[in-house]
Amino acid sequence: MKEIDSISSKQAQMRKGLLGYAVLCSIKNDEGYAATILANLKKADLLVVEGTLYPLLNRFLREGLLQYEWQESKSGPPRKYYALTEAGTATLKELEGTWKSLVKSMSKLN
Amino acid sequence: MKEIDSISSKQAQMRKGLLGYAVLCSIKNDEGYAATILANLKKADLLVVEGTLYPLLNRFLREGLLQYEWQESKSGPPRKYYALTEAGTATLKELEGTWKSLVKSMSKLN
DNA sequence: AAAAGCTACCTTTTATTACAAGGTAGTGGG
DNA sequence: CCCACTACCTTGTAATAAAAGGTAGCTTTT
Repeated sequence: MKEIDSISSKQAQMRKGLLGYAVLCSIKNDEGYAATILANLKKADLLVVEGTLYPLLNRFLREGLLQYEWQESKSGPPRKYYALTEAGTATLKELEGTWKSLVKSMSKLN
Repeated sequence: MKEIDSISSKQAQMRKGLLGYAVLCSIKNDEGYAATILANLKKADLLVVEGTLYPLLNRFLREGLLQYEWQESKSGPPRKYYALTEAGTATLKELEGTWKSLVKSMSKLN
């Protein structure tokens, strides 16, 4: 009952933060702004609300995983369009591995 | 952006509470006491520590999902051996479904 | 039979997460 | 020019997990 190896600690992070993984996935496949991301997650039956998404996006920006640029809209205020940075792409790749291994872990329990 | 259907809300519960699902799985397949459960989770590469497990077990007891009986040990204090109640078995079955659907959701995101 | 040490149980404190709710501001239509 | 809508963001609250610390029974050792 002592050392915490890095794999397990990443899985711990994955347990929480599943949503973050989902958000990064969505942005990878479909760059867009907040409403787009919410729609993608909803399509996948993952319910997320604005109050959850915005803090998450801003955290990822601070961490350098995402970048954005303003784009004008034909029907309303301008939008922040998000894209993965290089670091974001790398992190996402890691998270994919972690997710797979978490699924595997759960299947070991039957 | 209004109603939260019960499926999505269960998935929200699943995101958190993944650990709870794992613990119930472990008990289903191998009734035992705290150390047994920790060992099973570790075997599946899910790291959990005592300070996380005990509150969880006690919550499940309060919720009527688990029951326990004291058993003497040859080498130390008596142990609480846990088993699923009927309600626990039913809940676990539900959680299995929710887990599968969560995995499916994640796969939809690619 | 007293001390030391282990095993087992449990609680308290702290950080993080997700959500609900509320708030600001730019844009276009009437 | 005002209203409604869209889009962004913040604040406050509840739950979760982890770290750390604490109590007590049982065995072994002396």
